[in-house]
Amino acid sequence: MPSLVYSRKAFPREACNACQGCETRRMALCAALGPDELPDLERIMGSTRLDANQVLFEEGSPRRRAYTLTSGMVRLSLALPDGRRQITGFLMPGDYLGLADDDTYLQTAEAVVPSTLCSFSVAEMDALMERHGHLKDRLHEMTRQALRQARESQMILGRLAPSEKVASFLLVMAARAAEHGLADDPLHLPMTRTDIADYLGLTIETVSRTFTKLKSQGLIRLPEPHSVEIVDKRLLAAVAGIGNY
Amino acid sequence: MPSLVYSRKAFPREACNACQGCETRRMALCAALGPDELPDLERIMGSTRLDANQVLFEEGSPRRRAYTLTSGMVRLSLALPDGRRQITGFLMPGDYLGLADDDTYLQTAEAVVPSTLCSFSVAEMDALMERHGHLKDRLHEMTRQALRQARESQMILGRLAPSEKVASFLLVMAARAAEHGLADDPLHLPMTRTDIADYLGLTIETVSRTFTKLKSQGLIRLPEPHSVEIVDKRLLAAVAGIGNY
DNA sequence: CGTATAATTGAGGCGAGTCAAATGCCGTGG
DNA sequence: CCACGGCATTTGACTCGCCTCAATTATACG
Repeated sequence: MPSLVYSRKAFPREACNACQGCETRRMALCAALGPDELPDLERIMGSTRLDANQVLFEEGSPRRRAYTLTSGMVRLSLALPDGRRQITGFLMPGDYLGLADDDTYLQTAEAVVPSTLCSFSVAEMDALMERHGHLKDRLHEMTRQALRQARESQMILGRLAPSEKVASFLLVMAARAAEHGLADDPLHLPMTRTDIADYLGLTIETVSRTFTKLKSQGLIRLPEPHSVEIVDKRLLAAVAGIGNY
Repeated sequence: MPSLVYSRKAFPREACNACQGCETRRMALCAALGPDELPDLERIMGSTRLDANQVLFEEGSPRRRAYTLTSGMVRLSLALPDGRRQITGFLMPGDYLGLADDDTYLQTAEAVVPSTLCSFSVAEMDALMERHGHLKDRLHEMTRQALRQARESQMILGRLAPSEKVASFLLVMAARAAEHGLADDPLHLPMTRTDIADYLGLTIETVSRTFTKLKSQGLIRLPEPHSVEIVDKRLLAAVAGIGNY
């Protein structure tokens, strides 16, 4: 159950403002800035640390800050009054929080594992983007990328069978881990089965049974619940019902 | 079955270049341009007419032109090798085609009913956007709006029961019709049951049965298959499982 | 009026969800 | 070091509802 403790501590800027040498910069919004422009960003930048399951912001609350995830993983979710939940995406280092939101957050953001983020006042970031057109362009491109992911997700949610959903989930996560230069053998899945279920529109039991089935078919190995070794990517893609990925 | 006949005729520019008096301009990309800037747009603008079910472009084909829908309705869809289909959205006048696509179209676009569109060469539109920053901003805002819709769709596909799906679909379509200043009583739904099913992740039989059920519950009336009168919006929202919309 | 397509309705099976229990995994505290 | 408690995961049994298959009705078009 997500902790509601808002004890996120802002720590000294020095701890994180080495944008020059920042590993995740190439994936992030700030990739649009040259070395000479980085100080402009660092000037308005803060840092945030989140414990596992800590809430960063909640659906419906006023939006004052935007974020870039620098380490860890964040889940974005929508909730229904009766408690049902849809996770719309898992964010990885470099991803931006606040692509679609306007004056209020439209989704809830929670850390999956301990995470760190750069944070910006929305007003100051808007002003900075007016001064650096490349930033605006980069944000637009990231929004387009998010839209492509959401469309793919619509297909997965609406038209794939449970095994196909889980198989494509594994392939997508593996591809994204590779993009981020993370070791993907075995693939580390930090989120819980409940998270995966709420992302794929299934129940945790169905997710668990599907993992077991894929394992018994020899397509994956499960050394531990959060580690998945993809044995046969080709066959897994066939199960996913798609040639892509 | 969608016609594959590519007989879309470009007709004289005069027929559609009265951008000044264009009804759908306020909804469209070109709302960002002042009266003095419109000629710049008209100079690179073409027109396209589509018959019902005619394909405008197909998933995977090279992308050379972008479009703004000016009348009618277009469906965007993704397909699986085995023929399964997910409709990601229904476009209404003012909507832009090509928000997320790059050098190839990622989705298939087909007319639901006879439709007209303004068309632009991607290269020329890109150039125009460099000259008019407001255009770029407007396109970004439209991309953000599309992302919000896609997120809502993820929730609907992943976590709502069939009756809830159909109920929210009706409410969303009614709200969008109202935005566009279209009469929404009775609400006209030009798309087929198959389209609705492929949009909501259901079968046509389930969609049809759900309509019948909502009718027998007195929440809607169905004077004809493509006309829906929402009798009790409050109750329908309750069925949708949500307070919003 | 006749045909083709769309929509509705019906009957039945299967599979994902529900409910329930068991197992495994950690971290805490005795 | 071990016992305990909480939580995540797995597994089992069963139900119900959506999908499948099929037939009928309605609608549009020639």
